[in-house]
Amino acid sequence: MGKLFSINNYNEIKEIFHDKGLKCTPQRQAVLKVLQESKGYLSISKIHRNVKELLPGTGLATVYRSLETLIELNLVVKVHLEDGCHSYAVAPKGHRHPIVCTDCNRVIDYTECPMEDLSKKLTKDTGILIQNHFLQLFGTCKQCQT
Amino acid sequence: MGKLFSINNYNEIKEIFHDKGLKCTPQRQAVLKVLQESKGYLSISKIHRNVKELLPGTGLATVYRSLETLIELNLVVKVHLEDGCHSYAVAPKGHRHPIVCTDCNRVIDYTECPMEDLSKKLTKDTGILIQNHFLQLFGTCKQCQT
DNA sequence: GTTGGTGCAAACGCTTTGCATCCAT
DNA sequence: ATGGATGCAAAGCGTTTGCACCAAC
Repeated sequence: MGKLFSINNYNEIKEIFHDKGLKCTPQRQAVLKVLQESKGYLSISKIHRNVKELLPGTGLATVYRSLETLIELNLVVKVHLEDGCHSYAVAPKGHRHPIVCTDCNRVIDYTECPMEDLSKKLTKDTGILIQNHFLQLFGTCKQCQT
Repeated sequence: MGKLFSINNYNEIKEIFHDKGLKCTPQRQAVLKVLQESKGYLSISKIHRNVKELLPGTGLATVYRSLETLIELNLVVKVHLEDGCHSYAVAPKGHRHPIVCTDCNRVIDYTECPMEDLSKKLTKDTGILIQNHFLQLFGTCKQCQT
């Protein structure tokens, strides 16, 4: 099947798949497209619902498997929300931190990482070699601050 | 049943329960004691295993319900680990951030919060009113840096 | 004695897996 | 043509719930 969806950088994406010996299937394209068109992070069920609009027969298991693949290819990121549920979004360029609006559930990415400075300070203070961090911010976005 | 376990601040804890009309049961005490004696965050199954050593008949459902209660009383905190699983620890005094050693799984609490300064800056930059944040650090502790 | 808590087992929801079929390569 | 990907349904797993009994108050 050909270029079903007008996903961003179609040829580039196709190559990312092929470089790893993976197939660029319509289902994977659809999952990626749904995330590309979303303003924020989406839950599995929302992704599945939206994917089915593009590709009616798509099964839930395929959505799970596609997301796993897309994460492996660094095209998609997964976040842990406060209640322990997961959501997904297209991987941002570079290192960013999502700010989740607790009212409308939109996500704004914050590009400045306070950890860059902090990591060094922390290693000096505690002796712990900081390898990774998970920072998630929750707040109320402009529109929701009626 | 009386003071079964030598949990820290037994009378204080008992009062916290009673103030909310909750009972200070041996099971709840056991869950709290297990967490108090742990150096780091524990998974549900580890907590259950340890609790059963103190109180053999304890059911898994009770561990879940006890943790829920203890969180509600701010005696215990829940963290989301990288793989989406949950772990629990006694609530630290004040505002702290846990640093999880990816080798030995111990947790060191970091008392300085970089968010205090950042929140203001962020609100000014983006207009988003930061209400809450979740920061978790991963690294290698001194002992594991062989 | 009353009321909330417990233990057990069943139910639940999200996620993963097995397998036959399909299709991107 | 061939091996990876899909769809379906079943299994798996962590968590929650219903209910009869129990124990803290």
